[in-house]
Amino acid sequence: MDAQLRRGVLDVCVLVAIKNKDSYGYQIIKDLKPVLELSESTLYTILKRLEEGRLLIVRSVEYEGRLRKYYHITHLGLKRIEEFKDEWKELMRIYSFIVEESEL
Amino acid sequence: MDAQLRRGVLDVCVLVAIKNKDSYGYQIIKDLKPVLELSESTLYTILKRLEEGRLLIVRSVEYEGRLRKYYHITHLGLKRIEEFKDEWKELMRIYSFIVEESEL
DNA sequence: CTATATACCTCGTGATATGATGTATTACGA
DNA sequence: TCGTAATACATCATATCACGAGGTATATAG
Repeated sequence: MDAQLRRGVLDVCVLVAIKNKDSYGYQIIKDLKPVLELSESTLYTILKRLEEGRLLIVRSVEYEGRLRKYYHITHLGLKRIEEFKDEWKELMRIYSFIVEESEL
Repeated sequence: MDAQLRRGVLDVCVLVAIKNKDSYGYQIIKDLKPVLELSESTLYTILKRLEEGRLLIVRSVEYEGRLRKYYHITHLGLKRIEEFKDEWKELMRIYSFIVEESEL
């Protein structure tokens, strides 16, 4: 898929991946794989940005000798998901324009 | 609207704007205004990129003492529009995921 | 003992949209 | 006629971003 198109949904996909249960980097990648493949470097960049924007908070947990950083969505993160749905409506308008105009 | 989401449709909107009749920068902005606002600097950047990618070709015309650069879509440009429609299907799958997961 | 899976991280790069700014001409109202 | 808005192009600097490459470390299975 086009790189630009991807960018618009990456953040929200990650937020959705942790919405119903706290999760950690490696797990998020596995969970999202069927719907969206993303590399570790991409994910950790996104997680950091979301953390800085207070869309999620982090909690470090020791698990079988390995470090795990669990991410928990905040109300700001939830708000972002809802905003995305509104923005999608606007995007649908643009998409309709594209389809209608391109099929004249 | 979110900047990232915009990016995914900018190029294609410009292509659609010139698909049925050759057009020039200033006119494209006016034509797209109802569906998508974009500044001159943004548009000219896009036009340049599309030209470099051979998605459109340019023809300069003198009109009432002012220069006008008319843009004409190529078969590559038309192909891009069709590709976009396919990518949109994939994006819809992702959107469905977001909506379903976020409403659990 | 070696390879794979798990789990994190950083750095550099290339691509991108946008505001600010600049150059010219034409049209029009005060 | 003076100034301002509209027309029409362009460039530059900046900030943001996704991603590949590469790095560290442990547990486990073969």
